[in-house]
Amino acid sequence: MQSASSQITQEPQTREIILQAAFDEIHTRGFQAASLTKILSSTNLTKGALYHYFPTKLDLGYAVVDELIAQQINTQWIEPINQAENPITAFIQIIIQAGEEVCEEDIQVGCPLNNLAQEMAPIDEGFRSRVEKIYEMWRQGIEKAFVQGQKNGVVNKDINVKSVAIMIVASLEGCMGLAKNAQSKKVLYQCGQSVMDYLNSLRA
Amino acid sequence: MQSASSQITQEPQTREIILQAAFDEIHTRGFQAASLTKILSSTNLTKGALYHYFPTKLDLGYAVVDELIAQQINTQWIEPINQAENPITAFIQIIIQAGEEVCEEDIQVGCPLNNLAQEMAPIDEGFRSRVEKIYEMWRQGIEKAFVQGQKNGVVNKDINVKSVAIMIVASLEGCMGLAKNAQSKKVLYQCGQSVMDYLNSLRA
DNA sequence: TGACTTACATACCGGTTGGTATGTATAACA
DNA sequence: TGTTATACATACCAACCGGTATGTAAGTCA
Repeated sequence: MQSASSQITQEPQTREIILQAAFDEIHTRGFQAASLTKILSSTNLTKGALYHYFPTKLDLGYAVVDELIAQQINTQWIEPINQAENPITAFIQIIIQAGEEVCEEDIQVGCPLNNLAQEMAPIDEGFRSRVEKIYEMWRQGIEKAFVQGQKNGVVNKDINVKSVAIMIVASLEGCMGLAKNAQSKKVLYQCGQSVMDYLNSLRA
Repeated sequence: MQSASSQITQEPQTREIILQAAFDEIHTRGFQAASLTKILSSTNLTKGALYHYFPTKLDLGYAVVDELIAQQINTQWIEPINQAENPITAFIQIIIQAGEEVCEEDIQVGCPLNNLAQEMAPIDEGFRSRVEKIYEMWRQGIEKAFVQGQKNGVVNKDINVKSVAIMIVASLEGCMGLAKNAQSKKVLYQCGQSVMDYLNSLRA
């Protein structure tokens, strides 16, 4: 029991500390510019620990996408609308809540998924396919919720659900991207308002 | 006359060759990962030539934004709608034409402006402000055209022109970003269709 | 014609990178 | 208790980076 609890609290922590530190560094600097030395210096660990858990820098980056970013998107953007009765109302609720919780630093570093997509898609197939898997999950989550919404009579039946799902993700990522470069909450809110207007236009 | 023509054809060419090669490398690899050695190896020039025209790598990157990217955005996206009678019709025309002209490689590398925005905004103010200047020019071009469209009675007078201008740019960049990671013309077209639907919803 | 500037080429430098080889303390196990 | 595996730390390496110092051929000009 004691050895089990010490294992649970000690063994996986090191790996997760490295993973989280890598996420932070990659989030602000990008994967290619992220320095393993800097990642480790933000922890109390060394390269021995890193290469014990991850064979290469690339594998560390892949783990960040598979384990951290995928879960983040799922928790914040997909689960809430799949459980809701009206996906449009739920989506708008998520956007409003995200707008309330966002801080200046969040705006500056932008969406970690979009960052990696734009940086790595043309130069590494491993990153691209992993990011694409998350985008597909996201779009399919929206499609599923909107089809159900059409059945429930709350979503316009004339819309092309596939195109609309892509458009919603695109406009969200586009908004965050513009706000990131503008470093402006105002830009984020103005754009978010138009996204919500667009969502409202899809009601039955 | 002869010396003037040789100056025109020879002197500025070297600088522009470097600039164009830098644009290509930065476009696919990103600024930070772009190697000066690789940029030069794609030309027949050396570091002596590069550092004769550009004091640092950063200045080379700034010149790419100021001289190449700004003009590109202006020519393709801003001028056509400012000259048009109906900005919505003109905008849709641009999107259709861009869709016809785009090749697989264009999709893979994405929009150079968005690429630099997402990569450099959090880590270099010089890039961020230069990119922001272009985005502001773009948004103001759309605003101006849409206000004129409202006066002409072809654009809905109830819309918030500022928010809509941001949303249009955001959804376009978002579309290209998604298509880039999906490496899919189909995704680009599906999303583009929703953008055009959105534009049509703004008519008077 | 001689002095000076421009427009590059060549060779090199210190610093940083991802990665590795080796060492070691601790825990698990036979 | 001795052996082995785990979980790291330390020290080091070749490769590559942006940048610079120096050299040189060609033009400009007095």
